[in-house]
Amino acid sequence: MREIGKYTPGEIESKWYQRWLDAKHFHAGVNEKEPYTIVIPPPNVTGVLHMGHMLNNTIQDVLIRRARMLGLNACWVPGTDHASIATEAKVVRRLREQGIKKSDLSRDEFLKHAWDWTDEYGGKILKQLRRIGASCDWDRTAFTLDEDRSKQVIDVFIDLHQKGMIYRGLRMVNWDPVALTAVSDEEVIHKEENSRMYYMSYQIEGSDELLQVATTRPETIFGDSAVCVNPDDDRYKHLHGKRVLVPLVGRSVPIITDDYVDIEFGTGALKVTPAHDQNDNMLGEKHGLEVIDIFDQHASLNEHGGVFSGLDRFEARKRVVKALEDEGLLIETKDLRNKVGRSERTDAVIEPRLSMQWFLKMADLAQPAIDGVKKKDVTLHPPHAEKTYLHWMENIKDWCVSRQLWWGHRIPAWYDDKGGVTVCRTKEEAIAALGTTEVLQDEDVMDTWFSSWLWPYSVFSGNQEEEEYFYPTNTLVTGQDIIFFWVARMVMAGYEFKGKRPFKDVYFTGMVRDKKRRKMSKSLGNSPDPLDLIDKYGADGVRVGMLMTAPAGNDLLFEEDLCTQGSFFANKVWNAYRLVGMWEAGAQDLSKSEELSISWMKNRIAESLVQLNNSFDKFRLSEALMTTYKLVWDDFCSWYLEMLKPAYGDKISLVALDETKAIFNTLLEIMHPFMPFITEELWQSLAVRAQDETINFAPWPVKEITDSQILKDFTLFTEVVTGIRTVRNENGIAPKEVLHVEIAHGSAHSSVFDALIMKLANVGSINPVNEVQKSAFSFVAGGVNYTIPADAFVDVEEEIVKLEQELDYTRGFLKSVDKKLSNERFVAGAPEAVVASELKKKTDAEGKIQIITDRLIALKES
RNA sequence: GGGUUAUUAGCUCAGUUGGUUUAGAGCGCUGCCUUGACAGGGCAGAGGUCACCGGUUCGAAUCCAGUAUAGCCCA
Repeated sequence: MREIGKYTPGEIESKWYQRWLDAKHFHAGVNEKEPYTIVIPPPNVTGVLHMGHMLNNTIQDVLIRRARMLGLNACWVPGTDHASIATEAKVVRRLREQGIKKSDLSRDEFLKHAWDWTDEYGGKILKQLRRIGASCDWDRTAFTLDEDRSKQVIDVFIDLHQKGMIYRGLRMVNWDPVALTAVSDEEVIHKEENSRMYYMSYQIEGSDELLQVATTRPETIFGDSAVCVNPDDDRYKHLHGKRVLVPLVGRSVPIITDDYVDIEFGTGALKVTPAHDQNDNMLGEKHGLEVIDIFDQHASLNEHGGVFSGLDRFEARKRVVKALEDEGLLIETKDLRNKVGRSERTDAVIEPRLSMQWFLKMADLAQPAIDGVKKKDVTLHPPHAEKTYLHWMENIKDWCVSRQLWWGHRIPAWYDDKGGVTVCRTKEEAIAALGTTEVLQDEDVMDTWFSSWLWPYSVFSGNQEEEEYFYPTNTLVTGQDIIFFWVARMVMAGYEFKGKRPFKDVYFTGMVRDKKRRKMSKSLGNSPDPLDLIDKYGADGVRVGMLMTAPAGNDLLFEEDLCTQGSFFANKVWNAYRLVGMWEAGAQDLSKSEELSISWMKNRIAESLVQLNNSFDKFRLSEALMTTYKLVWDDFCSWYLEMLKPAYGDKISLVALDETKAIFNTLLEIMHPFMPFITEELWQSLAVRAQDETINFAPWPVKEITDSQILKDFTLFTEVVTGIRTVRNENGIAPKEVLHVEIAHGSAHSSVFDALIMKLANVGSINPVNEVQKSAFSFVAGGVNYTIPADAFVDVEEEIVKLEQELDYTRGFLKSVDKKLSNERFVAGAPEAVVASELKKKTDAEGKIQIITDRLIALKES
């Protein structure tokens, strides 16, 4: 056993991670062992590590490390995502800082800049992951936009197109006028905001009558092609079939009727702008209305805006309202809270816009993915995530897969000058297919998720042997927020392209929030930098801190104190090692107490392992960690080591020392998935290891409970020790003061643990006596009355009060037990074991009452 | 508006398909402990009518219905 100094996490962490890398411990190739595979949720290639990554990747590492110890061929595939919108936005911003506009660059020039950026900053986040101890197979690092992945993405697009599942269509999309691209429904964040409802007058054509129409978007009047009322609305029945003139524009549009309109909302008359609102578009199609697109790609008014053309939509709103006021057409304005959709990436207000896009039909893809989850071919944890998943899947809409960006996989569609279009891999094929001499490729790229949905198998680069071995993967660990974006789509892709699920289990993590339940984010400034935390508390400490409070699927309220607790735990383990290291072995035989302690500890470990394995199997990681924490801190450090600790100057028996080292060894292995660094350091120090030996591959401990009686007896023993300590504490008797314990002759007390009780509670003797002393403290444990004579300290009156309180409690308890037992239907209806346990409670309580009563009588006599 | 999940000690959460002492843990809190593993520690203790109201049952924190509050997802 090597001597160690103070605990300095930073040193041991960098040392061991480098050695693990050099020895390629984390690389997994195809072999005869059973594989256990996890693919990382690829972070944005230009991103930096945040608390969400910290949580997510710690969990993956715990799972993969335990799998490795279980003897599985553990493979954790790392990689990054090209994140079209986010990355392109960053590149555009950087170019702008250098005075370069994207519009001045050719596509190729722009992509050159983007790749430069990626090469420069890309993968930084993967380096950061090493700091937390992530045991990824770095040789397999993949990127969604690299050559291997790109080929597969293009193949899939073409394949789906050939199957008739990809089509091009004019659809109302969520237009981001800052990023200049359509975004998916999932990328729009709807939030309540303060806005206004404007009440305007529309004149009935051929009459002086005015119709009031309310809207939140007066600037869209240029696109009005009808006013709609509810057919049952009595106020407007006389207007059915008439027409109105749009204010400022003077255009005549029909009044239509549809029960879509809510009579109660606004004035009950709705202006219909089919080009700029999802619902209006639906009405427009139903009633055959004209579609007037009044905005350009920046959401500024185009030529339909008349004198306002060229104005941004919000500026236009102000000017239109002013103009309406000037003409006396604005009746009133009311404040209102309504939901506004904003782009997740740019925060711009989303403008519904008709646009030519590529879509993927989802209905057929969804069915196998629905069945797979229902059959538990794919199991979601926690289980309630299933409902969310199924609800979305069963109401799935077609997926708009094109994005008006350059950074990404360019859509393999080609156009000739006569409106012909073909989907194929190369320009040559396109020319041949279209029978022309010149074609142009589609300018758009695919949605990033269109590459990440292939991730569970695309990471194997089409290598058949590897794919067959590692796919389907075992566990996916990801945030609940991307259940639709990513998880559901991977399940669909897995069944569609591989005919197999992509993974067996999905472990959803919650969101990392601060104490006030706010999501941790850069903009709020409430998120600590995980690397700073690691510098401060050590990676093991931060890992423990994170997982301590992270039940599956629930949000995690993070505070730095948790890392403190984690690092204290590491420090505790470290010092336990130092203690054992200081012990000197003597030539004496194993003592009875040593033997008892060792036997109990081994059985206790076996008992904990049952719980622990169960928690792991159910993905209850914080529960598993807590079991480990208590086993090590409470059972091992607080009980076992204190029981075995030789008195000052004494020696421990050699056998006991060796057994203790073996126990320590086992505990380190149990802790290893949670705390990889400190356990490797201590494990290596504990014994002489072979050159290439590592705790990374130590077999996960398998221990049998050999003596379950000792576990019960031990509980009783702790009750006696605690009882004596409580007497000290409650009565101000110093720990140094030696106490003596008396028990009645013939009581149920077992003397097996006497020596240990004497050691841990500083007791001089435990004697059976014929008559216990009156001037004494007492407590009941295991049906035995323990008395502690202490003339100098005992206040008889106080003792009587305490005993009477306890008597009251016990009588109350007995009463509730008796109530059950006297109920015939309980005795007849409840399982035998339950009745038996109630009967035992009754006997125990009666025994205790007897003891206390006797004691009270004795005290009162004195 | 629709869906979904919650509500248990000061805080964060367990409570495994209704029964294991009239509810547990970690942190925090209170008191005591100054010498060699660790004060980053030790010992002990206090704290909850399990949101509310009904119902089912021999028995409910646990099952059912309703109410209130909160969160998340979707429109």
